[in-house]
Amino acid sequence: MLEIKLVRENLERVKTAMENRGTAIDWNAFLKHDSRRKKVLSELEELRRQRNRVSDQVAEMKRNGENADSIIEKMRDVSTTIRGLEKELSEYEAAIDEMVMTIPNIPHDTVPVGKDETDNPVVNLVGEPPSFDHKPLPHWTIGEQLGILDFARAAKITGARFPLYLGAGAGLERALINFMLDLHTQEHGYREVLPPFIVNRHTMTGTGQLPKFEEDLFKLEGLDYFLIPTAEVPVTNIHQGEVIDASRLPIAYTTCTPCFRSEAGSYGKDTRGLIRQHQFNKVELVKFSRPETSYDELESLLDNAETVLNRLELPYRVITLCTGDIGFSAAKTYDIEVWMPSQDVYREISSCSNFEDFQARRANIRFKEKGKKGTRLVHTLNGSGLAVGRTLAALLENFQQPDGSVAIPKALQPYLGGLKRIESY
RNA sequence: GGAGAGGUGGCCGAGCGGCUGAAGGCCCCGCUCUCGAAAAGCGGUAUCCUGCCAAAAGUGGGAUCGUGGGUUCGAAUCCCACCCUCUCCGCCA
Repeated sequence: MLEIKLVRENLERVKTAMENRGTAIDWNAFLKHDSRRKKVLSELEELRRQRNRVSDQVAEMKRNGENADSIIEKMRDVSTTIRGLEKELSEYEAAIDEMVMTIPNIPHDTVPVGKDETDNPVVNLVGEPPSFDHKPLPHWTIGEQLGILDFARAAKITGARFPLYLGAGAGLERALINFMLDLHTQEHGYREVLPPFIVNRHTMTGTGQLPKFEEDLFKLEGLDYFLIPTAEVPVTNIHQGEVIDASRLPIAYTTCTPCFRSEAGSYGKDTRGLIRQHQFNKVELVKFSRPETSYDELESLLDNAETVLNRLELPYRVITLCTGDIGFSAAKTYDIEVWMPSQDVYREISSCSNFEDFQARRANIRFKEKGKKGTRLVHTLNGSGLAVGRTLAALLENFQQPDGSVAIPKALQPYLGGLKRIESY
Protein backbone atom coordinates (compact mmCIF):
# COMPACT_ATOMS: atom_id res chain seq x y z
CA MET A 1 0.00 0.00 0.00
CA LEU A 2 1.24 3.43 -0.88
CA GLU A 3 0.78 6.29 1.50
CA ILE A 4 -2.28 8.21 0.39
CA LYS A 5 -0.54 11.49 1.11
CA LEU A 6 2.29 10.48 -1.18
CA VAL A 7 -0.18 9.68 -3.92
CA ARG A 8 -1.96 13.00 -3.47
CA GLU A 9 1.15 15.15 -3.24
CA ASN A 10 3.25 13.38 -5.86
CA LEU A 11 0.52 12.49 -8.27
CA GLU A 12 2.63 13.02 -11.39
CA ARG A 13 5.42 10.84 -10.10
CA VAL A 14 3.00 8.07 -9.11
CA LYS A 15 1.21 8.35 -12.44
CA THR A 16 4.47 7.94 -14.34
CA ALA A 17 5.43 4.98 -12.19
CA MET A 18 2.12 3.28 -12.90
CA GLU A 19 2.44 3.98 -16.62
CA ASN A 20 5.90 2.41 -16.59
CA ARG A 21 4.42 -0.60 -14.92
CA GLY A 22 1.62 -0.75 -17.44
CA THR A 23 -0.96 -0.46 -14.67
CA ALA A 24 -4.09 1.51 -15.44
CA ILE A 25 -5.54 3.44 -12.52
CA ASP A 26 -8.68 5.58 -12.56
CA TRP A 27 -7.05 8.70 -11.18
CA ASN A 28 -10.10 10.86 -11.71
CA ALA A 29 -12.22 8.64 -9.53
CA PHE A 30 -9.48 8.63 -6.96
CA LEU A 31 -9.19 12.42 -6.87
CA LYS A 32 -12.94 12.85 -6.82
CA HIS A 33 -13.36 10.56 -3.84
CA ASP A 34 -10.42 12.14 -2.11
CA SER A 35 -11.74 15.69 -2.39
CA ARG A 36 -15.23 14.61 -1.33
CA ARG A 37 -13.81 12.83 1.61
CA LYS A 38 -12.01 15.99 2.66
CA LYS A 39 -15.12 18.11 2.33
CA VAL A 40 -17.27 15.75 4.36
CA LEU A 41 -14.53 15.34 6.92
CA SER A 42 -14.24 19.05 7.65
CA GLU A 43 -18.01 19.42 7.90
CA LEU A 44 -18.14 16.46 10.21
CA GLU A 45 -15.31 17.69 12.39
CA GLU A 46 -17.00 21.06 12.83
CA LEU A 47 -20.17 19.35 14.04
CA ARG A 48 -18.28 17.03 16.32
CA ARG A 49 -16.53 20.01 17.77
CA GLN A 50 -19.88 21.56 18.52
CA ARG A 51 -21.10 18.37 20.10
CA ASN A 52 -18.01 18.04 22.26
CA ARG A 53 -18.41 21.59 23.53
CA VAL A 54 -22.06 21.14 24.37
CA SER A 55 -21.34 17.83 26.05
CA ASP A 56 -18.88 19.57 28.30
CA GLN A 57 -21.51 22.18 29.04
CA VAL A 58 -24.06 19.51 29.92
CA ALA A 59 -21.59 17.83 32.22
CA GLU A 60 -20.88 21.14 33.91
CA MET A 61 -24.56 21.91 34.40
CA LYS A 62 -25.34 18.46 35.75
CA ARG A 63 -22.54 18.78 38.24
CA ASN A 64 -24.07 22.04 39.41
CA GLY A 65 -27.47 20.42 39.62
CA GLU A 66 -28.92 22.52 36.81
CA ASN A 67 -31.40 21.32 34.24
CA ALA A 68 -29.84 20.73 30.80
CA ASP A 69 -32.85 19.32 28.99
CA SER A 70 -33.19 22.14 26.45
CA ILE A 71 -29.59 21.87 25.23
CA ILE A 72 -29.83 18.11 25.12
CA GLU A 73 -32.93 18.40 22.98
CA LYS A 74 -31.06 20.67 20.53
CA MET A 75 -28.11 18.32 20.28
CA ARG A 76 -30.30 15.43 19.25
CA ASP A 77 -30.53 16.76 15.68
CA VAL A 78 -26.83 17.50 15.52
CA SER A 79 -26.12 13.97 16.58
CA THR A 80 -28.33 12.60 13.84
CA THR A 81 -26.57 14.75 11.25
CA ILE A 82 -23.21 13.56 12.54
CA ARG A 83 -24.26 9.97 12.18
CA GLY A 84 -25.30 10.59 8.58
CA LEU A 85 -22.02 12.28 7.73
CA GLU A 86 -20.06 9.53 9.41
CA LYS A 87 -21.75 7.00 7.20
CA GLU A 88 -21.03 9.06 4.10
CA LEU A 89 -17.41 9.51 5.13
CA SER A 90 -16.85 5.84 5.72
CA GLU A 91 -18.22 5.12 2.26
CA TYR A 92 -15.68 7.47 0.67
CA GLU A 93 -12.93 6.05 2.80
CA ALA A 94 -13.82 2.51 1.84
CA ALA A 95 -13.79 3.48 -1.83
CA ILE A 96 -10.41 5.20 -1.50
CA ASP A 97 -9.04 2.32 0.52
CA GLU A 98 -10.12 -0.13 -2.11
CA MET A 99 -8.31 1.88 -4.76
CA VAL A 100 -5.16 2.42 -2.75
CA MET A 101 -4.99 -1.28 -1.92
CA THR A 102 -4.90 -2.13 -5.61
CA ILE A 103 -2.20 0.38 -6.55
CA PRO A 104 1.14 -1.42 -6.87
CA ASN A 105 4.42 -0.24 -5.42
CA ILE A 106 6.51 2.48 -7.09
CA PRO A 107 9.59 0.96 -8.75
CA HIS A 108 12.95 2.11 -7.41
CA ASP A 109 14.94 4.59 -9.52
CA THR A 110 17.42 1.88 -10.51
CA VAL A 111 14.71 -0.31 -12.02
CA PRO A 112 14.93 -0.21 -15.82
CA VAL A 113 11.84 0.95 -17.67
CA GLY A 114 10.45 -1.75 -19.93
CA LYS A 115 7.22 -3.35 -21.01
CA ASP A 116 7.67 -7.07 -20.32
CA GLU A 117 10.14 -9.85 -19.55
CA THR A 118 11.98 -9.31 -22.83
CA ASP A 119 13.21 -5.98 -21.44
CA ASN A 120 14.83 -7.44 -18.31
CA PRO A 121 18.57 -6.76 -18.43
CA VAL A 122 21.03 -9.49 -17.46
CA VAL A 123 23.27 -8.21 -14.70
CA ASN A 124 25.35 -11.30 -13.99
CA LEU A 125 26.20 -14.52 -15.80
CA VAL A 126 27.85 -17.29 -13.79
CA GLY A 127 29.12 -20.72 -14.83
CA GLU A 128 29.25 -22.49 -18.16
CA PRO A 129 26.29 -24.46 -19.48
CA PRO A 130 27.50 -28.07 -19.71
CA SER A 131 27.93 -29.59 -23.14
CA PHE A 132 26.43 -32.97 -23.98
CA ASP A 133 27.25 -35.54 -26.67
CA HIS A 134 23.61 -36.50 -26.75
CA LYS A 135 20.54 -34.33 -26.68
CA PRO A 136 20.05 -33.63 -22.97
CA LEU A 137 16.91 -35.22 -21.57
CA PRO A 138 14.26 -33.24 -19.69
CA HIS A 139 14.28 -33.81 -15.94
CA TRP A 140 10.89 -35.55 -15.93
CA THR A 141 12.20 -38.22 -18.29
CA ILE A 142 15.36 -38.64 -16.24
CA GLY A 143 13.37 -38.81 -13.03
CA GLU A 144 10.88 -41.31 -14.37
CA GLN A 145 13.63 -43.51 -15.85
CA LEU A 146 15.46 -43.53 -12.54
CA GLY A 147 12.24 -44.27 -10.71
CA ILE A 148 12.56 -41.22 -8.46
CA LEU A 149 9.74 -39.07 -9.89
CA ASP A 150 6.27 -40.36 -10.74
CA PHE A 151 3.87 -37.82 -12.19
CA ALA A 152 1.31 -40.40 -13.34
CA ARG A 153 0.77 -41.72 -9.83
CA ALA A 154 0.71 -38.18 -8.42
CA ALA A 155 -2.08 -37.37 -10.87
CA LYS A 156 -3.92 -40.46 -9.70
CA ILE A 157 -3.62 -39.41 -6.08
CA THR A 158 -4.61 -35.80 -6.60
CA GLY A 159 -4.51 -34.44 -10.14
CA ALA A 160 -2.28 -32.61 -12.56
CA ARG A 161 0.60 -30.45 -11.30
CA PHE A 162 1.40 -32.42 -8.19
CA PRO A 163 4.70 -34.22 -7.60
CA LEU A 164 5.44 -37.64 -6.21
CA TYR A 165 9.08 -38.21 -5.26
CA LEU A 166 10.33 -41.71 -4.57
CA GLY A 167 13.50 -43.18 -3.12
CA ALA A 168 16.59 -41.13 -3.96
CA GLY A 169 14.28 -38.45 -5.39
CA ALA A 170 12.63 -37.88 -2.04
CA GLY A 171 16.06 -38.10 -0.43
CA LEU A 172 17.49 -35.57 -2.83
CA GLU A 173 14.69 -33.11 -2.10
CA ARG A 174 15.29 -33.50 1.62
CA ALA A 175 19.05 -33.18 1.17
CA LEU A 176 18.61 -29.95 -0.77
CA ILE A 177 16.38 -28.52 1.95
CA ASN A 178 18.86 -29.36 4.68
CA PHE A 179 21.80 -28.10 2.65
CA MET A 180 20.12 -24.77 1.95
CA LEU A 181 18.88 -24.21 5.49
CA ASP A 182 22.26 -25.12 6.97
CA LEU A 183 24.00 -22.74 4.60
CA HIS A 184 21.74 -19.82 5.44
CA THR A 185 21.66 -20.39 9.19
CA GLN A 186 25.30 -21.37 9.70
CA GLU A 187 27.06 -19.16 7.17
CA HIS A 188 24.69 -16.32 6.32
CA GLY A 189 23.30 -15.51 9.76
CA TYR A 190 19.62 -16.23 9.24
CA ARG A 191 17.43 -17.51 12.04
CA GLU A 192 15.43 -20.58 11.14
CA VAL A 193 11.66 -20.49 11.64
CA LEU A 194 8.80 -22.86 10.86
CA PRO A 195 5.55 -20.97 10.36
CA PRO A 196 1.93 -22.03 9.77
CA PHE A 197 1.15 -23.10 6.20
CA ILE A 198 -2.38 -21.77 6.47
CA VAL A 199 -3.00 -18.08 7.14
CA ASN A 200 -5.95 -15.73 7.56
CA ARG A 201 -7.13 -12.94 5.28
CA HIS A 202 -5.54 -10.18 7.29
CA THR A 203 -2.12 -11.78 6.91
CA MET A 204 -2.61 -12.32 3.17
CA THR A 205 -3.51 -8.65 2.83
CA GLY A 206 -0.45 -7.59 4.80
CA THR A 207 1.99 -8.90 2.22
CA GLY A 208 -0.12 -7.85 -0.77
CA GLN A 209 -1.55 -11.15 -2.07
CA LEU A 210 -5.00 -9.83 -1.21
CA PRO A 211 -7.27 -8.24 -2.18
CA LYS A 212 -6.05 -8.29 -5.75
CA PHE A 213 -4.86 -11.84 -6.33
CA GLU A 214 -7.34 -14.07 -4.57
CA GLU A 215 -7.78 -16.29 -7.64
CA ASP A 216 -4.13 -17.36 -7.40
CA LEU A 217 -4.69 -18.81 -3.94
CA PHE A 218 -6.16 -21.99 -2.51
CA LYS A 219 -8.83 -21.10 0.02
CA LEU A 220 -10.19 -23.42 2.69
CA GLU A 221 -13.86 -24.05 2.28
CA GLY A 222 -16.04 -22.55 4.99
CA LEU A 223 -13.16 -20.64 6.59
CA ASP A 224 -11.47 -17.36 5.76
CA TYR A 225 -8.14 -19.19 5.65
CA PHE A 226 -5.76 -19.69 2.74
CA LEU A 227 -2.90 -22.04 1.92
CA ILE A 228 0.29 -20.02 1.68
CA PRO A 229 1.63 -19.42 -1.84
CA THR A 230 5.07 -18.64 -0.37
CA ALA A 231 6.66 -18.49 3.07
CA GLU A 232 7.02 -14.76 2.54
CA VAL A 233 3.43 -14.45 3.75
CA PRO A 234 3.58 -16.02 7.22
CA VAL A 235 7.19 -15.02 7.88
CA THR A 236 6.84 -11.33 6.98
CA ASN A 237 3.72 -11.27 9.13
CA ILE A 238 5.62 -12.57 12.16
CA HIS A 239 6.07 -8.93 13.12
CA GLN A 240 2.70 -7.70 11.90
CA GLY A 241 1.46 -4.84 14.09
CA GLU A 242 4.69 -4.71 16.08
CA VAL A 243 7.11 -1.95 16.95
CA ILE A 244 10.59 -3.40 16.70
CA ASP A 245 13.47 -2.02 18.72
CA ALA A 246 15.85 -0.49 16.17
CA SER A 247 18.83 -2.19 17.77
CA ARG A 248 17.44 -5.56 16.65
CA LEU A 249 17.49 -4.61 12.95
CA PRO A 250 18.18 -6.07 10.51
CA ILE A 251 16.26 -9.23 11.33
CA ALA A 252 16.85 -12.17 8.98
CA TYR A 253 14.74 -15.33 8.90
CA THR A 254 14.95 -18.45 6.79
CA THR A 255 12.46 -21.27 6.47
CA CYS A 256 11.42 -24.11 4.25
CA THR A 257 7.73 -24.50 3.57
CA PRO A 258 5.50 -26.03 0.97
CA CYS A 259 3.95 -23.41 -1.33
CA PHE A 260 0.50 -23.79 -2.83
CA ARG A 261 -0.52 -21.99 -5.99
CA SER A 262 -3.66 -22.38 -8.05
CA GLU A 263 -1.74 -21.42 -11.21
CA ALA A 264 -4.96 -20.01 -12.61
CA GLY A 265 -4.36 -18.81 -16.12
CA SER A 266 -1.25 -20.89 -16.73
CA TYR A 267 -2.99 -23.63 -18.67
CA GLY A 268 -0.69 -25.14 -21.24
CA LYS A 269 2.47 -23.66 -19.72
CA ASP A 270 5.10 -26.04 -18.37
CA THR A 271 2.61 -28.85 -18.25
CA ARG A 272 5.31 -31.45 -17.67
CA GLY A 273 7.82 -31.79 -14.91
CA LEU A 274 8.55 -29.95 -11.70
CA ILE A 275 8.65 -26.41 -13.05
CA ARG A 276 5.06 -25.37 -12.41
CA GLN A 277 3.30 -27.25 -9.64
CA HIS A 278 0.34 -26.62 -7.37
CA GLN A 279 2.53 -27.69 -4.44
CA PHE A 280 6.27 -27.26 -4.14
CA ASN A 281 8.87 -26.71 -1.45
CA LYS A 282 10.76 -23.48 -1.21
CA VAL A 283 13.48 -22.26 1.11
CA GLU A 284 12.80 -18.61 1.76
CA LEU A 285 14.88 -15.71 3.03
CA VAL A 286 13.09 -12.80 4.72
CA LYS A 287 14.58 -9.61 6.10
CA PHE A 288 13.36 -6.62 8.07
CA SER A 289 15.64 -3.66 7.63
CA ARG A 290 16.07 0.00 8.35
CA PRO A 291 15.08 2.06 5.29
CA GLU A 292 18.60 3.45 4.95
CA THR A 293 20.19 0.03 4.42
CA SER A 294 17.50 -1.95 2.66
CA TYR A 295 19.17 -1.85 -0.75
CA ASP A 296 22.42 -3.13 0.75
CA GLU A 297 20.38 -5.87 2.37
CA LEU A 298 18.87 -6.71 -1.00
CA GLU A 299 22.35 -7.14 -2.50
CA SER A 300 23.47 -9.44 0.32
CA LEU A 301 20.23 -11.41 0.15
CA LEU A 302 20.78 -11.93 -3.56
CA ASP A 303 24.34 -13.00 -2.86
CA ASN A 304 23.11 -15.50 -0.25
CA ALA A 305 20.75 -17.05 -2.79
CA GLU A 306 23.44 -17.16 -5.47
CA THR A 307 25.76 -18.99 -3.09
CA VAL A 308 23.41 -21.98 -3.17
CA LEU A 309 23.82 -22.28 -6.92
CA ASN A 310 27.55 -21.72 -6.75
CA ARG A 311 27.97 -24.53 -4.22
CA LEU A 312 25.79 -26.80 -6.31
CA GLU A 313 27.89 -25.95 -9.38
CA LEU A 314 24.84 -24.95 -11.39
CA PRO A 315 25.17 -22.32 -14.15
CA TYR A 316 22.87 -19.36 -13.77
CA ARG A 317 22.30 -15.72 -14.56
CA VAL A 318 20.80 -12.80 -12.67
CA ILE A 319 18.38 -10.35 -14.22
CA THR A 320 16.75 -7.18 -12.98
CA LEU A 321 13.02 -7.13 -13.53
CA CYS A 322 11.99 -4.08 -15.54
CA THR A 323 9.05 -1.85 -14.62
CA GLY A 324 6.66 -3.85 -16.79
CA ASP A 325 7.55 -7.20 -15.23
CA ILE A 326 8.08 -6.45 -11.55
CA GLY A 327 5.60 -7.82 -9.02
CA PHE A 328 2.77 -5.90 -7.41
CA SER A 329 4.35 -5.24 -4.01
CA ALA A 330 8.02 -4.96 -5.00
CA ALA A 331 10.06 -1.80 -5.54
CA LYS A 332 12.97 -3.75 -7.01
CA THR A 333 13.43 -7.40 -7.92
CA TYR A 334 16.31 -9.54 -9.07
CA ASP A 335 15.49 -12.92 -10.54
CA ILE A 336 18.03 -15.70 -10.52
CA GLU A 337 17.61 -18.04 -13.45
CA VAL A 338 19.21 -21.46 -13.61
CA TRP A 339 20.32 -23.15 -16.79
CA MET A 340 17.96 -25.88 -18.01
CA PRO A 341 19.81 -27.89 -20.69
CA SER A 342 16.79 -29.74 -22.11
CA GLN A 343 15.04 -26.49 -22.97
CA ASP A 344 18.19 -24.55 -23.71
CA VAL A 345 17.00 -21.66 -21.54
CA TYR A 346 17.51 -20.07 -18.15
CA ARG A 347 14.52 -20.59 -15.84
CA GLU A 348 13.61 -18.61 -12.75
CA ILE A 349 14.71 -20.33 -9.56
CA SER A 350 14.74 -17.39 -7.17
CA SER A 351 13.18 -13.97 -6.95
CA CYS A 352 14.76 -11.45 -4.55
CA SER A 353 12.87 -8.27 -3.81
CA ASN A 354 12.91 -5.15 -1.73
CA PHE A 355 9.37 -4.06 -0.88
CA GLU A 356 10.53 -0.93 0.91
CA ASP A 357 7.68 0.13 3.22
CA PHE A 358 4.88 -1.16 0.98
CA GLN A 359 4.24 -4.33 2.97
CA ALA A 360 5.23 -2.72 6.25
CA ARG A 361 2.51 -0.09 5.84
CA ARG A 362 -0.11 -2.74 5.12
CA ALA A 363 1.04 -5.04 7.89
CA ASN A 364 1.87 -2.13 10.22
CA ILE A 365 5.45 -3.14 10.99
CA ARG A 366 7.40 -0.30 12.53
CA PHE A 367 10.60 0.29 14.44
CA LYS A 368 11.60 2.71 17.12
CA GLU A 369 14.95 4.17 17.93
CA LYS A 370 15.95 4.81 21.49
CA GLY A 371 15.85 8.48 22.26
CA LYS A 372 14.04 9.41 19.08
CA LYS A 373 10.46 10.48 18.85
CA GLY A 374 7.92 8.37 17.06
CA THR A 375 8.10 5.21 15.03
CA ARG A 376 9.00 4.55 11.41
CA LEU A 377 8.03 1.80 9.01
CA VAL A 378 10.64 -0.89 8.39
CA HIS A 379 11.58 -2.09 4.95
CA THR A 380 10.82 -5.72 4.17
CA LEU A 381 12.69 -7.96 1.76
CA ASN A 382 12.53 -11.53 0.70
CA GLY A 383 13.92 -13.98 -1.78
CA SER A 384 13.92 -17.65 -2.54
CA GLY A 385 16.98 -19.43 -1.36
CA LEU A 386 15.96 -21.48 -3.48
CA ALA A 387 12.86 -23.08 -4.97
CA VAL A 388 13.65 -26.69 -4.09
CA GLY A 389 11.73 -28.53 -6.82
CA ARG A 390 13.24 -26.41 -9.56
CA THR A 391 16.69 -26.88 -8.06
CA LEU A 392 16.20 -30.64 -8.14
CA ALA A 393 15.06 -30.42 -11.75
CA ALA A 394 18.15 -28.37 -12.64
CA LEU A 395 20.43 -30.89 -10.92
CA LEU A 396 18.92 -33.80 -12.83
CA GLU A 397 19.32 -32.02 -16.13
CA ASN A 398 22.76 -30.47 -15.66
CA PHE A 399 24.35 -33.54 -14.06
CA GLN A 400 22.80 -36.24 -16.23
CA GLN A 401 25.30 -38.81 -17.43
CA PRO A 402 25.43 -40.77 -20.72
CA ASP A 403 24.51 -43.97 -18.84
CA GLY A 404 21.30 -42.42 -17.54
CA SER A 405 22.55 -41.84 -13.98
CA VAL A 406 22.83 -38.44 -12.34
CA ALA A 407 25.94 -37.19 -10.56
CA ILE A 408 25.63 -35.48 -7.17
CA PRO A 409 27.61 -32.26 -6.65
CA LYS A 410 30.21 -32.47 -3.87
CA ALA A 411 28.50 -30.00 -1.58
CA LEU A 412 25.41 -32.19 -1.48
CA GLN A 413 27.04 -35.59 -1.01
CA PRO A 414 27.30 -35.34 2.80
CA TYR A 415 23.55 -34.78 2.87
CA LEU A 416 22.96 -38.03 0.98
CA GLY A 417 25.12 -40.28 3.09
CA GLY A 418 28.06 -39.85 0.73
CA LEU A 419 26.11 -40.87 -2.37
CA LYS A 420 27.98 -39.76 -5.52
CA ARG A 421 25.42 -40.58 -8.15
CA ILE A 422 21.80 -41.64 -8.45
CA GLU A 423 21.37 -44.82 -10.46
CA SER A 424 18.27 -46.55 -11.71
CA TYR A 425 16.18 -48.16 -8.96
C1' G B 1 -16.89 -29.15 21.66
C1' G B 2 -18.40 -27.28 27.13
C1' A B 3 -17.37 -23.62 31.36
C1' G B 4 -14.87 -19.31 33.06
C1' A B 5 -11.28 -14.97 32.90
C1' G B 6 -9.26 -11.26 29.96
C1' G B 7 -7.65 -7.81 25.57
C1' U B 8 -6.04 -0.05 27.60
C1' G B 9 0.24 3.93 25.11
C1' G B 10 7.21 1.51 23.24
C1' C B 11 6.45 -1.99 27.82
C1' C B 12 3.64 -3.02 32.58
C1' G B 13 -0.80 -1.47 34.64
C1' A B 14 -5.34 1.77 36.97
C1' G B 15 -9.87 3.36 35.23
C1' C B 16 -16.89 5.92 38.73
C1' G B 17 -21.37 7.15 31.56
C1' G B 18 -19.33 13.71 31.66
C1' C B 19 -13.83 17.34 35.35
C1' U B 20 -9.81 10.96 31.40
C1' G B 21 -5.99 11.09 25.67
C1' A B 22 -6.40 8.30 29.60
C1' A B 23 -3.74 7.64 37.11
C1' G B 24 0.81 5.17 38.61
C1' G B 25 5.29 2.70 37.18
C1' C B 26 9.19 1.30 33.54
C1' C B 27 11.92 2.78 29.17
C1' C B 28 13.70 7.06 26.73
C1' C B 29 15.04 12.54 26.37
C1' G B 30 16.37 17.35 28.70
C1' C B 31 17.84 19.95 33.07
C1' U B 32 19.76 20.20 38.34
C1' C B 33 23.47 17.93 41.43
C1' U B 34 28.70 15.65 40.17
C1' C B 35 35.52 16.05 37.95
C1' G B 36 32.51 12.24 35.49
C1' A B 37 29.07 8.31 36.20
C1' A B 38 25.47 6.15 39.37
C1' A B 39 21.75 7.62 42.72
C1' A B 40 18.34 11.44 43.73
C1' G B 41 15.28 15.66 42.27
C1' C B 42 12.57 18.59 38.46
C1' G B 43 10.42 18.65 33.68
C1' G B 44 9.13 16.26 29.10
C1' U B 45 7.69 11.90 26.38
C1' A B 46 1.33 7.91 22.03
C1' U B 47 -0.48 7.53 17.03
C1' C B 48 -3.28 9.10 12.90
C1' C B 49 -6.32 12.68 10.16
C1' U B 50 -7.20 17.82 9.34
C1' G B 51 -7.27 23.75 9.35
C1' C B 52 -3.79 28.05 9.46
C1' C B 53 1.57 28.61 7.57
C1' A B 54 5.70 28.26 1.30
C1' A B 55 7.84 24.65 4.64
C1' A B 56 9.77 23.34 9.43
C1' A B 57 8.40 25.01 14.05
C1' G B 58 4.10 26.46 16.21
C1' U B 59 -0.93 26.60 16.98
C1' G B 60 -6.50 25.30 16.36
C1' G B 61 -9.88 21.13 15.53
C1' G B 62 -11.12 15.87 15.13
C1' A B 63 -10.37 10.60 15.79
C1' U B 64 -8.16 6.45 18.24
C1' C B 65 -8.59 1.98 24.84
C1' G B 66 -8.99 -5.96 20.25
C1' U B 67 -12.63 -5.36 15.58
C1' G B 68 -17.50 -4.02 13.89
C1' G B 69 -22.36 -2.46 15.16
C1' G B 70 -25.89 -0.32 18.88
C1' U B 71 -27.87 2.69 23.26
C1' U B 72 -26.99 8.00 24.78
C1' C B 73 -26.89 15.08 24.26
C1' G B 74 -22.19 12.47 25.68
C1' A B 75 -18.98 5.64 25.73
C1' A B 76 -12.34 3.00 27.45
C1' U B 77 -16.75 2.52 30.81
C1' C B 78 -23.50 0.02 29.14
C1' C B 79 -25.65 -3.64 25.18
C1' C B 80 -24.94 -7.10 20.79
C1' A B 81 -21.84 -9.79 17.33
C1' C B 82 -17.11 -11.30 15.90
C1' C B 83 -11.66 -12.06 16.54
C1' C B 84 -7.71 -13.27 19.73
C1' U B 85 -5.22 -14.82 24.47
C1' C B 86 -5.28 -17.51 29.12
C1' U B 87 -7.39 -21.34 32.79
C1' C B 88 -10.35 -25.78 33.65
C1' C B 89 -13.17 -30.10 31.50
C1' G B 90 -13.83 -33.37 27.17
C1' C B 91 -11.63 -35.37 22.61
C1' C B 92 -7.12 -36.25 20.02
C1' A B 93 -1.52 -36.87 16.68
